Amino acid sequence: MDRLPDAARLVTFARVARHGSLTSAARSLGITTSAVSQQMTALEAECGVRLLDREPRGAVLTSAGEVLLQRADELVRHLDETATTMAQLSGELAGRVRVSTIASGATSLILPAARVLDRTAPAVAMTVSVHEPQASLEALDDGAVDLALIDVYDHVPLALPSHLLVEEVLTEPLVLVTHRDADVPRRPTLEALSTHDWVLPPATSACGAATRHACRAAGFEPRSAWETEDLLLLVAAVSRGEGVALLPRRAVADSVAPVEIRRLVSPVLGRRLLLVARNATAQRPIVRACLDAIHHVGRRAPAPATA
Amino acid sequence: MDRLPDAARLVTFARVARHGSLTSAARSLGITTSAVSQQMTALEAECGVRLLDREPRGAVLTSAGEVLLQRADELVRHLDETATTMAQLSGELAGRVRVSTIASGATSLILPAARVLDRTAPAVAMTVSVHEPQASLEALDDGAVDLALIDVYDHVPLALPSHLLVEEVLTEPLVLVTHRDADVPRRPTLEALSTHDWVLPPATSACGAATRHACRAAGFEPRSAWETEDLLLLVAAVSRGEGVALLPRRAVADSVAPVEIRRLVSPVLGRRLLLVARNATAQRPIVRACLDAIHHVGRRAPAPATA
DNA sequence: CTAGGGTGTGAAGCAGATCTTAAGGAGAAT
DNA sequence: ATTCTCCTTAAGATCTGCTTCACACCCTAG
Repeated sequence: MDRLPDAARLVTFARVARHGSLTSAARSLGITTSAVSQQMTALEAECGVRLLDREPRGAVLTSAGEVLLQRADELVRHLDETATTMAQLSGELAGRVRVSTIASGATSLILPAARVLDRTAPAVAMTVSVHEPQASLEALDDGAVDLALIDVYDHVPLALPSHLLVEEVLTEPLVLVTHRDADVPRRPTLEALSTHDWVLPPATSACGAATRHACRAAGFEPRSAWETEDLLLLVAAVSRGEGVALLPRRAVADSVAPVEIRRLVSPVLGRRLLLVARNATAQRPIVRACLDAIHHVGRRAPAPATA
Repeated sequence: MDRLPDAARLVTFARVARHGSLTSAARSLGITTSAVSQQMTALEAECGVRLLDREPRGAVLTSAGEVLLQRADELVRHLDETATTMAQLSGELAGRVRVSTIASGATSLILPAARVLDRTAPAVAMTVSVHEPQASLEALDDGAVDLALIDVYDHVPLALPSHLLVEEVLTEPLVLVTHRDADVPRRPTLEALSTHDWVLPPATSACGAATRHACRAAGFEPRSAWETEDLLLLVAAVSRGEGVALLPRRAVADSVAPVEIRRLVSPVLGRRLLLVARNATAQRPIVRACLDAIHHVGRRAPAPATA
């Protein structure tokens, strides 16, 4: 071992390990599988040991690979932090911040925050993409994104690894959304709705899971009349009297279809909107500026009125 | 900052910082000054700040440079350790270990150790270069060498930075070397030699410094008849009766010229032979094998007889 | 069983990054 | 002034590492 090992190869290796296949890692790096394969071959030659077992479903680490992965992960973290240090050196507030957000956060928080940013840091621009929380977190880990706005529903757990910095923007209640003339008490409990038809987000979505969990806790399985992940369609269905729904307050705000919105007396349910960044990058000046702008909007956002 | 920073440039930057000039760093890296200059320009562009002030005597860090240096040094250390991890993965005992040694250690320790190594790890080869301790330590820091055998004389301090691993091989006395028929007591003290002529290594050498220090402590300044760093010449001069000398036991062993060797009754002086390696590399299997071989020789080396 | 999806490898050629060469400037030492 | 050291810059050479393309393998589905 005459020279220092090639850092780029180690970074790629860490990516391969996390993605579980050369192909997937290559996609996330924006290069060809072949390039990744060649890098791994070179790395294995450098080590004198096989690091990956090529299996039909992908590549899994050998025990030697596990050992090296530890160091490779540290290296990635260190380089990421170094990039932050470098960004702090000039302190200049200019550049692009890539943020991934849930749809309902985009309208109520990100868009207004972009306007705030135009005032406070005009040279900072946001590149926004809309994803589900899980996908946002992966994009964060891939370095494809600097910031993620996600939501977490009560009783629907979501793993947040410790290398991520999490800041709560706001908490909002889940409200009952019904047809205008629906036969629903003024101050409803969930139990009172056990016989109604429901319009549900899919069980795989956090909101759908939260609704089902709450209903079961209240002693019934919600009778599904409609199931869709399209929020507009969902509210439209409720508006036509197809059933009732349990949704975060802010998510309904944008809808055009006329519906009735009521606060549940019991149980009290909510979701939290969280800003997430890698620890290593959160202190970059332009990232910090974005975080602050979003928090600013979150703090002064008037909770929409509820009947 | 879209991608991770370029590790190679950071490594070069650390080297420049330590050497104090692009030219010197370039030499130690085996590339042109121009290449280093271009790398530093690119790194500064990446940071958006000047990292080095170019001054006529070399390059000195700006305050931003100081900040980045910290991270760059960590990076170098990490990569060095990673190289060790990689070497341990295969565990194979094969390759070249570059060792830098003082001349007197080469014959009495390194050469025999090479023979031991032929038995215990035949695929491991040593590349030996002979340097003064200070130069050896710098070669170690530059990664030009994996192992250094140096000596440290009593009362002649030598700075050993904490990132270096130090292992003592042996301690040996400084002995009085005289002409065969010299008028010297059988069991001499240093004070008794204040009126003799001396054959001295240069004051800049550790041995010369040690001799002078000891004489002054005994209350006299040694009268210098000959001054040379050439050990063979030095012993020859003593052999011809030009004066007496104080030398490490092992250093005289090789000489052909006939001399008398006496142990000083007082003061008791000695030097220690130390093996030094970077912490990050000491655990590489082949480096460890060399260390062990040298220790092995050191332990069973019969101290040469003294009259 | 073949087709089609996924995986990963490897040779060939190309492109861009990085190095060398060469020329030049600026300050310090002689 | 001359010469030395240190650094920069432009231009061209070199080389590493990427893409392309062809192929091999395994699994699953028809």
